[in-house]
Amino acid sequence: MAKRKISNTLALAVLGLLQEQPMHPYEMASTLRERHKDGSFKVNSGSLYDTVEALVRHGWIEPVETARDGRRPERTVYATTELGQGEFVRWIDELLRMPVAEYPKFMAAVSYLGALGPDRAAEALVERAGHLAQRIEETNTVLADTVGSGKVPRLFMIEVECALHAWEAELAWTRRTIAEIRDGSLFWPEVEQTEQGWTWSAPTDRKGSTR
Amino acid sequence: MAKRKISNTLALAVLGLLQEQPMHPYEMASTLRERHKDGSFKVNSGSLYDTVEALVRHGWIEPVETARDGRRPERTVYATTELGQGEFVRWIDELLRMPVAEYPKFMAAVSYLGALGPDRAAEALVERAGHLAQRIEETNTVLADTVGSGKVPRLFMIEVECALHAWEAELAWTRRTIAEIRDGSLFWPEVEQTEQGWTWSAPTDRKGSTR
DNA sequence: TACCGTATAGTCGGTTCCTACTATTAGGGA
DNA sequence: TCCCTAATAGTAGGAACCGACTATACGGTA
Repeated sequence: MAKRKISNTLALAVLGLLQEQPMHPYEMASTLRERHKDGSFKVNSGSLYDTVEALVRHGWIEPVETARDGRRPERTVYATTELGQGEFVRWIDELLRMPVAEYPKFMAAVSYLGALGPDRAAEALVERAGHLAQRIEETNTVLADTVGSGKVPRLFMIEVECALHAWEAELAWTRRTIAEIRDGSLFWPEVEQTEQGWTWSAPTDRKGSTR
Repeated sequence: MAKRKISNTLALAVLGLLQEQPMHPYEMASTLRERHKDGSFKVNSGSLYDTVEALVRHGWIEPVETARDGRRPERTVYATTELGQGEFVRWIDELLRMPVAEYPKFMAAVSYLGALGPDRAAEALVERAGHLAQRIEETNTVLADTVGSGKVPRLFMIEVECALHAWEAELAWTRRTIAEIRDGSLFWPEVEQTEQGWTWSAPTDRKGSTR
C-alpha cells in the first residue's frame, strides 16, 4: 500500500467542509468547532493553514476568491476540485478498511504500570476512571441535545457514538484492572538482577503480594 | 498543567530500558522489538536518536561509555540519571491519571462515513472487521506463548491485554454498525442544498424537513 | 468615552519527526 | 572462497507540526 501524499486527517476535514461550499480557513476552524468535530480532528490554526497549502499544492482544492471585509485581514476562499472530491471518498474508504497502528499515550504508560508499584498504580487508575466517567457523561449530554432533540441526523454525529463506545471500553478495562490489582489476581513480581540477567518472583504464594 | 518538556513516549521507553541497565540506542530498539513493546511505542531509528539526544539535553540520561566493537560504527552507551529515574515514574503517573485527547485516523474516517453511502460504507466496515479479528487472533497467540507459557509475568505484558480489549471493543462497534446500516436503523438522510442552506430528509416522514 | 475582553484572520519560527540513505560485518550457502 | 543477505549502527535533510504571536474590529460597561 503506497503511502498517502497527505496524512494529516485535518486535510480530510477540510475536504469534507469544502464539499458543502467554498470557505476560508478561519471559517473551517469555527465550523468544525460548532459541529463538535474538534474531538475527531485536531484543529490548530498553524496546522490548518499548512494543510490548506498542501492541499492546494496537490491540486485537491483551489483558491476561488480573495475577499476583504472592512479593514480585516484578507481572506482567501477555497473550493474543492474534482480531483479533491474523488480523493476525499477514496481516502475515507481506505481509512475505514485498513486499521493502522496508533500509539496512544495511555498504552505507553500501561506498559510501565509495574514501575509504580501496586498501590500507586491502582490509585492513578482510579483517578483516570473518574475523568473518563465524567467525559462520557458530558459527551452523552452533547449527544442528547443535538441528535437526541432531532437537530442533527444521527449519521452526522456517528463518530461521537464511536468515541463514546471506545471510552466506555477503556473505562471497563481500567475498573477491572483496579479490581485485579486490589485482590491480588494481577500479581506484582519482585524483580532482581543477577549475573545471568533478570529474575522475578513467581505468583506461587496465594496469600497476596508482598509489599 | 504545564506542558511536558519531552512528549514523545518513545522517551518513556528509553527511560524504562535504562532503568534495567546501560544500553546503546540500537540495542534499545532491538530489545523493544524482542519484548513486543513495538506495539505500544513507535520505534523508529531516526526518532530514537533524536529522543536520546533530547533526554541527554534535559539531564535525564547521560552517556557513560563510547565503545567500538571491531570496525563497526562507534556506539555510545547511556544510563539514567537520578533525575531521569524520578521523571520516569512521575511521567507514567501523569499519563495514567489524566486522559488526553487522541485523534485516531479511524475516528476521522467515521466522521465522514456518510460520504460513502450505505452500501460502500458497510462493505468497508466489513473489511475492517476482518482485519481486526485477525489482529486479535494473532495477538492472542503472542500472549499464549509468552505469558501463557509462564515465560514472562503477566504484569510485563499487561499493555497487550489492554490493547486487545480496545480492539475487541472497536470490533464490536464495527459489527453493530454494519448491522444497523443493513437493517436501516442507522438512517441515511439525503442531503440537498437550497438557498437557505442545507436540508436533509427525516427518517420517519418523507422529504421536507427542518434545518 | 475610555477601556477591556472577545472574535476575526492569519503569520512566523522553531522543534519534532520520519524517510531514505550510508557503511560495515557476520553468517551461510554454492 | 566468494558472494549475497541480514543484522548492526547510525546520519542527514526536509516535511510536518505546533505554540506563540500580530493586528484589527466590535460590543458592552463603568
